[in-house]
Amino acid sequence: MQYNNIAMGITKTEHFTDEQNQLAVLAKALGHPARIAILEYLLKVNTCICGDIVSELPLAQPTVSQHLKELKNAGLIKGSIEGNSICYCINEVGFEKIKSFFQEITNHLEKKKTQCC
Amino acid sequence: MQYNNIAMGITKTEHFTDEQNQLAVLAKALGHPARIAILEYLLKVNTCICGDIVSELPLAQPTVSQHLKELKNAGLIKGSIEGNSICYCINEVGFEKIKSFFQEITNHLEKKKTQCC
DNA sequence: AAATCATATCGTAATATTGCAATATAATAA
DNA sequence: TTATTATATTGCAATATTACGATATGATTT
Repeated sequence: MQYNNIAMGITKTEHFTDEQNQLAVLAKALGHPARIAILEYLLKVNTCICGDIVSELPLAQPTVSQHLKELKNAGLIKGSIEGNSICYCINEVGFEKIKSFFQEITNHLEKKKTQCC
Repeated sequence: MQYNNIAMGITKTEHFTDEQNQLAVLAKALGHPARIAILEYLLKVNTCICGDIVSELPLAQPTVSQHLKELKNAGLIKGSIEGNSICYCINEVGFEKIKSFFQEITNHLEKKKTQCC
């Protein structure tokens, strides 16, 4: 079978709205247990350095570093240089976006209590 | 380089809690613009069949079918047979789980207003 | 029964993600 | 200056995801 004119495996982001794509990026960043664990840890300790997370999680340092990068790119955490280490913490901006999406859904669902399937 | 004893590319779910894994599954299901679009459409029309979504989205029928399957597996939508078509709608159970996760985060963040980075 | 309609599944190609060893970088300490 | 410490980047292997044509399945209609 040939798919010469179709880029397989690539998400067709251009067909969706910016908001849909943004939400998907945020959700995708949350779509890994290690990243959920990192966020939960950050919520608990408020602030920490990468090394703390490496000792907390059963993953190698490069792997943790990569997950941190993805969370940062998605806008879910922030990092600032502090001496020779980097201080990470939750970025409230990203969470506000997701939260408002779920708020809308919840509002919608509460309005129509009509059972469907 | 050799990684004979390491399953590369595979998420190490066994090292995380059930709750962390469950949340990740839900978030991952939301991590694609097409699936966001499907959910938004379902919220708008309350109930619809697969064919409606195929005409709505710029994706082929098997692709939509696959996305619907993932949303269903994650517990975000429900489907019930209705004649020779299938009626899909939002599954509130899944959304409740995600919503409570974000509620917890929001509560946490509001308590400690200490600036970190 | 045969045709039609709606959806799912299979097979496959292409890209993305996950994970870690090795290495690079950059700041601090000796 | 030379360790040492902390994090990021590179490179690569393995698995996962995305997308769709072809086809199967299963109900409805003719």
